[in-house]
Amino acid sequence: MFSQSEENYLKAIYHLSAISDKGISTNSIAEKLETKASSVTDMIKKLSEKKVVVYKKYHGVHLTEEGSKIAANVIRKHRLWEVFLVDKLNFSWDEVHDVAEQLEHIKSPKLINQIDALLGFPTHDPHGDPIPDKDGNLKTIDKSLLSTLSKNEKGICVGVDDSSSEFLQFLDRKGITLGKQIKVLEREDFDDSFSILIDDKKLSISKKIANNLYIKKT
Amino acid sequence: MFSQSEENYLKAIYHLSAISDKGISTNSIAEKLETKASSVTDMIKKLSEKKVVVYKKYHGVHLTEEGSKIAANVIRKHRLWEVFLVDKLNFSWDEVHDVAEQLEHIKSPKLINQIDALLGFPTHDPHGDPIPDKDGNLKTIDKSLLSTLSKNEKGICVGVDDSSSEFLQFLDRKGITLGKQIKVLEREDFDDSFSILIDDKKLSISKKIANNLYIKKT
DNA sequence: ACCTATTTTTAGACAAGTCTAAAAATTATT
DNA sequence: AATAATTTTTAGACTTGTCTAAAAATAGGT
Repeated sequence: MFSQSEENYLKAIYHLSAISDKGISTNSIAEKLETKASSVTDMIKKLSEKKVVVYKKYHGVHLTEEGSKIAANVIRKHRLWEVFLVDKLNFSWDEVHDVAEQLEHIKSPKLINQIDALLGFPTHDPHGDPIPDKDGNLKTIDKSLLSTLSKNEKGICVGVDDSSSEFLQFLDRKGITLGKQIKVLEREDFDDSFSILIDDKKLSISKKIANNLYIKKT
Repeated sequence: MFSQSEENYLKAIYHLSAISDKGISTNSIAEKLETKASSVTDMIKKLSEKKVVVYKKYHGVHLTEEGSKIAANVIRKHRLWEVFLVDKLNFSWDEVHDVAEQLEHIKSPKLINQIDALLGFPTHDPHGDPIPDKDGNLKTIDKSLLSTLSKNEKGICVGVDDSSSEFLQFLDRKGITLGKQIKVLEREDFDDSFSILIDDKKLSISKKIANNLYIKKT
């Protein structure tokens, strides 16, 4: 059995692994969890003894098969709860994260499977992130950051990289939601901003926004 | 903000207060929470500093107004989650307790209010216990233990005192569920057992069962 | 290859919550 | 009212998870 703290570390390492795929550094974990590097070292030792991470001093960690499964399962729960909150309890996509952070640690296989069924076995959470299946597998879809699109390319908005409530509320105000069609009208080289077409309206998008919005090209 | 542990102590004191109404003893709390008296003393000191209990050494504790509200709110959450599990997720009444023990500590007023609404503002949980309202008030209904009924009295089964899964499953096997009509056919004086009529069938009920089943007389 | 800057680990401390064993207070018994 | 039994509290220790400050290892620049 793993404590909430241990689960949070596994989850952090799992997320970091998706980007870098080599040894995950102590500092990067500390930053992600807003804690101190020394605390990370301590926890890593414990997780290593429990065989859920492989640890070589000064060279970072990576998850074992088992660690990866546990992390994926926590993420599965987090994302299913997010869908539940939005679909069944009228939460908006910018309100769900903190509550899901709590709910993801509830231990009851039946509970999460029933939630899954109640929701109709969703494949993605309200931010467009894929939901791992019971075995921890997740199918990634082919998506690109808006910032990587060229002039005249178009696609459908399928996800966000940053899911802070500030960013999500910003998108709401601009009328940008998942599923919307977006076309790049112009890329401005001097500030990397974009001019896009959404709902037949022209919109100016800063570099920062373009770096946090995922598009599935069509 | 109160920790899970603090909430559990407040809940225990709240439940014990319903029976005894004078100072709640250290030992009774320890027994309810399956912990040691020394741990209880420590926690009581902390809760006392936080002004949620009144504590006089060697003379037990009682909840303050605020402590009582916090406890009632935890119980409210526990019971609403139980209803949710049974009504929406196909849990049976003997499966909900342990999961609700976890869910009751989730901190999100919006979450629990939306759950409340989704369930249609239920007044009782699956075991017949009343659900406190948002202000911590709970209306008790007039119910009697089956063991207090006399021959030929009848009523409706409205609750259980012991909600262990063993007892609940036993009731299931006997076909005794909330809402059923029960009539006392006979009281056997030598072993305090009962002969009752339920669903037009005669059933023999031991003293122990009769002491754990609540009936609303009709 | 050496020196410096950065990262990581160690060592020691602390808070929360728990425990055991012993001391103190209360309650019950005669 | 004195003594015995029970309850409660204290004292000290342990675990988990965290921190700060210092030491050790690694990585980078010339």
